[in-house]
Amino acid sequence: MENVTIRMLAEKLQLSTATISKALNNSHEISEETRKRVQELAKELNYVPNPYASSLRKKSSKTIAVVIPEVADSFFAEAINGIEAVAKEKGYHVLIYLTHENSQQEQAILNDFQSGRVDGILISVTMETAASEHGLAHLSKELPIVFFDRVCEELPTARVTTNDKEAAFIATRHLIERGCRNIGLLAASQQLSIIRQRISGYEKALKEAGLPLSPNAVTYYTNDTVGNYKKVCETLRQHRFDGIIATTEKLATSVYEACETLGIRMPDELKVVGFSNLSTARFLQPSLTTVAQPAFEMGKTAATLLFRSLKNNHFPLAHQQVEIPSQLVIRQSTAV
Amino acid sequence: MENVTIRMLAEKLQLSTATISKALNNSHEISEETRKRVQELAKELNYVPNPYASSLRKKSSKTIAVVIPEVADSFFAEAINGIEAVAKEKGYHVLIYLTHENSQQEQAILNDFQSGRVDGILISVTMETAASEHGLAHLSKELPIVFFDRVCEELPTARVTTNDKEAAFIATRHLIERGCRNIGLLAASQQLSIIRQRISGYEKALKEAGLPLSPNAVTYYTNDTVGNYKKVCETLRQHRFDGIIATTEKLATSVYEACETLGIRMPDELKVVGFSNLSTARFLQPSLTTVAQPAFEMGKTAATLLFRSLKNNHFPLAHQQVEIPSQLVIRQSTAV
DNA sequence: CATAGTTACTTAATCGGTTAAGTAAATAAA
DNA sequence: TTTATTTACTTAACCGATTAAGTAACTATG
Repeated sequence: MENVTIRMLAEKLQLSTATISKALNNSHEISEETRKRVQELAKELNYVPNPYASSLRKKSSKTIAVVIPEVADSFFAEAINGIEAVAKEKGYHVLIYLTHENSQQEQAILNDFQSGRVDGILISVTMETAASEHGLAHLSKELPIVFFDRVCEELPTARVTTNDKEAAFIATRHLIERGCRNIGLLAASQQLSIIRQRISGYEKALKEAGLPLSPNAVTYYTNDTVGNYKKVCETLRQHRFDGIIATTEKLATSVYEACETLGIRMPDELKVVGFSNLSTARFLQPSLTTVAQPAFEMGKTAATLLFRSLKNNHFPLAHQQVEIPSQLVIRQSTAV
Repeated sequence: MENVTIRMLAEKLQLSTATISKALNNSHEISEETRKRVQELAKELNYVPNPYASSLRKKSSKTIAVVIPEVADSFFAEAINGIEAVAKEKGYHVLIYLTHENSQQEQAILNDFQSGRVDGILISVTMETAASEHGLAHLSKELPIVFFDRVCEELPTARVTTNDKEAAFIATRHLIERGCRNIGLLAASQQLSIIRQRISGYEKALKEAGLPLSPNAVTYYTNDTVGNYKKVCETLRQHRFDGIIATTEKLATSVYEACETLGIRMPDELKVVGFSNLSTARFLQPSLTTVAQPAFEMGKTAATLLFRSLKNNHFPLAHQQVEIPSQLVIRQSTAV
């Protein structure tokens, strides 16, 4: 069975393809009667317009790209959820690209977008991404781009983040209030601005409490899960921290694993706060005090900004810097 | 700056667009020298072919669709991971569609694929989906479709599942071995064949052990998280089970929540096995005995089958019924 | 009544590639 | 030497929609 095309409808109704197209798009040039006839036949034959034909002609694809490091992370999964909700509402399609924290892969993906494959981009960059080396700057002149969570601060375009600095500040202060005096921070990457923000909030809290900032209290991690785990073990063994801020979900999990291995008792010997959206945080042993990021909301907001810019070319994307607050959810991992 | 097109390359090199196209596609009709010149200029100008133009002409989009109920579920997130790995390798693009367990939304999404938007479909159907009412049967004649996990057994096309019946059998037997005599099963939906399989494995284990199959030991749930939680509470209160099989990740989590609320002690009063890919299962309180499904592998396998069929039209998709075994990971939630 | 405007269409160009068919020149075969 | 074949291109049609420009019939305006 051939696909139903506009031409087939035109032949059946003895009209031109132009008329069919206009009738389907509710053009005022077409009489009420003809429009009805066309739309009824279209429905009857289950006509679905060829998206590639219309994208080619209209130079718009009704498709956006979501570029993220991974999916198997509650934050990104929830963010996709939020993005998809808005996209569906606006009749847009969502292409997903995973960078696996590799900035070269990211680069290759972004390069493909030169082609006009997508109308806009939502991106959370890799841990390796340095804005300078990046084609992002160039691409952002051609296409609307909205950063969410892992942003490039250098680029003048929309950003949706959470209050990373303040959240880390509050989390650190919470640990201090719970008696911690030697607090370590597990940082995902030096490159990421959100991590730098979190570190800065952490440092501010230490300073305010008059606590020293010991030289190796902040440790950095990569994309290598096994390596990270080993490094967490090493860090915990060497430093004898009484408090830990884990800046990613995976690092928080690694702390549980490391404590099990090293026989460190949470929360008695070590209190932990994790930046995490794990739905199971409250059922962990001990339940995990989290900085719960508004992942769904962030995805939704980022998508909304993007669509606003797609609808209105003059929408000042570059001036959109939305910050949605996280919430510290206190549980047993920081109990006294 | 205008997008670089094949025509621009043609003008710069004083060649026809046909030559450019062939040179870029390494056609043997083009001399080595010309091909090099073309490819070098293309690289220099960062030419990226317009995917919509070539899709329109070639009637193939190098794009596949992944249709799933949700992303914020470890199983689906990992499955996407596996799918994406294969798609990236093959140079395909991945469109993600969420049905939110709503078969009408699913239907609408599938209907769109009549247009040739995608070359193939990977789908895990909603809890509501009944194969009969479904356009899937019709669509599967036009496009290669591979089911993964939540399959429609009625349709003659490829299916990738795990050994649901056997896994449930083993899980149930495990509970019996651990002393359970009154085991309940929390089922996601009557419609889903994988759930029917799991129920059947569960019943088989009961039968083999000579245990009665009490009438309301199997309870059914919907998409309503809050409603489900209430129903789990109700079920646990009424039946005084000593063992539970939770057939989805969310239901497993609900059991933890319900136990907390009702003051039921796991594993002493209630032993629990969950079908789940939660990375945190081992850190839960108590750690959760799981039927760990090979989510990544299933995604990868499903995608591989799809691409095989895309490459070779004669590949007998309908005869591909792959089963990848799950593993029972025994933890504290079923300890004696 | 002549002209302008509106209505409801059609014709044809276009988007940017791909590809069947055509061609001129060079090379090989008869 | 003539014909056939190969090489390396070009021309033009095509994919299926959208849309600028054109047109015939009818209506309104001065």
